[in-house]
Order: sequence, then C-alpha cells, then structure tokens
Amino acid sequence: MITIATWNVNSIRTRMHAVTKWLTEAAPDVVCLQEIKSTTENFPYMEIEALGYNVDIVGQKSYNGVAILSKRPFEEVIKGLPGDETDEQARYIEAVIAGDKGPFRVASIYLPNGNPSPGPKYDYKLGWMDRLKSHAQGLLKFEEALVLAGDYNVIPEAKDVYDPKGWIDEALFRPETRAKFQEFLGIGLTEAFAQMDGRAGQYTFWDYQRGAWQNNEGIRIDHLILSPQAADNIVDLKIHKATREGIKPSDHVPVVGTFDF
DNA sequence: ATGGTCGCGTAGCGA
Repeated sequence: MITIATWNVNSIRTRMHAVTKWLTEAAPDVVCLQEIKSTTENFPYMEIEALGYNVDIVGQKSYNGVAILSKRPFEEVIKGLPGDETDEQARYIEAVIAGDKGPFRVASIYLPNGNPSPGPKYDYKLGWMDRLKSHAQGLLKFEEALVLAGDYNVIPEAKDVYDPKGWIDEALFRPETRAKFQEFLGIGLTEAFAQMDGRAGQYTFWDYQRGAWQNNEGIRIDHLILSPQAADNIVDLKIHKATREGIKPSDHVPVVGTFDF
C-alpha cells in the first residue's frame, strides 16, 4: 500500500512544527505540499530528510512554491507546468516513484486562486487550467497510475461550500470555473473524493477570518485527481481535519489517499 | 457591516 497526501501548508517555515508532527504521526509515503513560500535556499531540507523523506521542490520567494516529499526515491522529476515559458509562478512539480507493483506518477499542484474575477488574475487561472488539461492529456497516454494532487482552488459542487449563494461570484466557485474543472476531469480523470465518499460538507479549507473554523464555514478545494489506473486501485480517502486545530495551523488540512500500488 | 486574519517582510499585496 502507498499513501499519497496533499497539503497546502501556507509557508513551510512557519508551519514546520505542525508539519513535522503530522509527518511523524501520519507517516504518509508521498506528500505534495503547496504554498511553501520558500526559495530552494531557505527550504528546511535537513529537518524533513531526517524524517525519512526524499525532497524536491519548485521554490519562489514570498509566494507560491510546491514540493514533493517521498519515502521512496524519485525516478524522474519534472518542474513547472508546460505550455507557457513566460509563467514564472512556482505552482507545479511532478515525480515518478517506484511502487510495489510498478512505477506511479504524482504531481503537486497549486492552481491559481483567480480572484478578483473577472480580471487578469481570473484569466490566468483559466489559462492555467487549460495548460493543466493539455499536460494531463499527455500523461494519460502513458496508461499508468497517476495522481494529480493539490490545492485546485476549485469548489466542485454546491455541497462543497457552506454558503453556495454567497460564493457564486468567487473565482473558486463561478460556473465557468466549475465547468472548466469538469472539462478537465472529462479527459478521463476521476476525482477521488467523489468516487470514495461524495458527502456534503466535507471541507479541506477554513478561512482564518470570521471564526470560519469554529463555525464550520469551510470549502472543499484540495483534491486528488486520478488516472483510471489510480482510480481502480484507491482503497481509502481521508481528510485530516484535526490538523486545523492547535497552535498556528494552516488554513488547509491534508487529504490522504491510500492506493494498492 | 466593504469588516475580519494570516504570512511575507516590514508597506501593502495575496489569500
């Protein structure tokens, strides 16, 4: 069995206490991190490697930044989402890792937020989603287990947000955003939560403001997106809500899939 | 009610 997690940590340096605690307790095989807000020079490689992980990252000063941690060595790493050489935002890293039954491929994705919308930031989001779809179409041709994990900044359905009417103009929930997400899934991908659970009100993010956590005013935006070979072999999916408690939590919580790879 | 809270970096932006 292989466990693959995604977690937007909202700064790796500030979150190291919570991250090391969770890595020790949950001990996932692979972890996709987003919003590390760190350059390569400032990333805490030593502390994470000491917990038994190989680490590779796409870093950026102050904003964005993604990483993949893996207890098994990387066979191949691809950095940056293809399709726009002018895009300098650190939002994509992909790796091939050896499973017990052959290699599997994992990507750590930090899809643009897109607010305010409409506007240039929303256009960037939609363009990024088009590029992700194109890249994923290429990956599907390998016909291998593929897990595209990350903060998609997309609320798939009304049941995934505490106040759908209040969110209708947000970049994360606009009909055009949801339609493009469905178009992305339509190339032959499966959203793990929809397959495994699908219940309403299973959130992965609660804003720091307005007592959102205390009032359970959350949204579900962190997803594991699977190729057929991954969807056929997922055996469990859990949202680790407990990490939203405690001192200096991230506003996102981990989503963890277990696969018979 | 155009508020509220984080993180980065030390003003104001991004979320």
